Amino acid sequence: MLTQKGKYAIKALICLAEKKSQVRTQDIANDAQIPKKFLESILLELKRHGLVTSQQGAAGGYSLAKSPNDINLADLHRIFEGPIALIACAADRFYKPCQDCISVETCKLRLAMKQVRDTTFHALESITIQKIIDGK
Amino acid sequence: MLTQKGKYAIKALICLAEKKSQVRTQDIANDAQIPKKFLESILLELKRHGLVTSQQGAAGGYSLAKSPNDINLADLHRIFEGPIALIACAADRFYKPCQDCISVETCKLRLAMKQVRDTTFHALESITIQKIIDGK
DNA sequence: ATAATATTCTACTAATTTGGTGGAATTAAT
DNA sequence: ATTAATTCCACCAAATTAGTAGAATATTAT
Repeated sequence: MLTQKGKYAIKALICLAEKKSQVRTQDIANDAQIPKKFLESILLELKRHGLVTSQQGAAGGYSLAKSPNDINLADLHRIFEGPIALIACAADRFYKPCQDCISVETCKLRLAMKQVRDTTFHALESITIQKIIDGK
Repeated sequence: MLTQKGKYAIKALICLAEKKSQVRTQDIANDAQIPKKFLESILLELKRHGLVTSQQGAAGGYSLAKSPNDINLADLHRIFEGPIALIACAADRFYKPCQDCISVETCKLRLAMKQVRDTTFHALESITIQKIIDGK
């Protein structure tokens, strides 16, 4: 399951994509029903990852840094939820050998988990913010 | 990502499937490198869900209650990790309407998430304990 | 019977993660 | 200079995770 943070991030991006102009945090918060302070930290994280840009000061706000066609759920999952794989040794970007699997034997699990990861990854990658808005 | 509990459950089931006889908790713990006390609670949960049977007392232990061909990762995911869907309103067995999505508008998200769920579900369902052991 | 050994049950705990909040500092427009 | 916005930093309560401890119960072997 997604964390609230991850879910809020998607909703915030949908909101930003729908209004095409710059939007204030407060307006996104109202629109998408997200606690403002919490949303701030989410937008900051989206900015750090280059998905949105911001302008400070009065008349400031956030806007998308890329086309909603170029923001997909796989990227968002990695930012807010971590690895797409179910175990670390089956991950691509977050790969880590598992310390509790001593034998190669046991890591037949890895093979199976890699399949799940690949399938889930493609499903997530194929869904963009724009597709969500369009109802596909 | 899987919890340790979920990962241990899979490893314990693999262990039980490999030795075809009844196995003591202690032996599974040694084999699969799982803290014994923690493993106990996992086996109990597997028993409650009808995946293993147990015999008490001396010469007791656990054994599989079904063929390793009939235990798949989707079932295990639901037992130890909860819903397969990324948001509750896109789940099948764990369905819950989301309270923070007021408009149907916003629940275009649900449509997208349902696709991801279905894809992931089929990937998980297709993988059984036996397939993991056989390396597919 | 009783000792030994195994599962079962109840309860507790430390560490981490999640879902926030508060407030000060900074930046920019009027 | 004032106002209104983002940014930054630090904190916090509740929930979850990953176990542990110990007693109770069931079964076998002696």
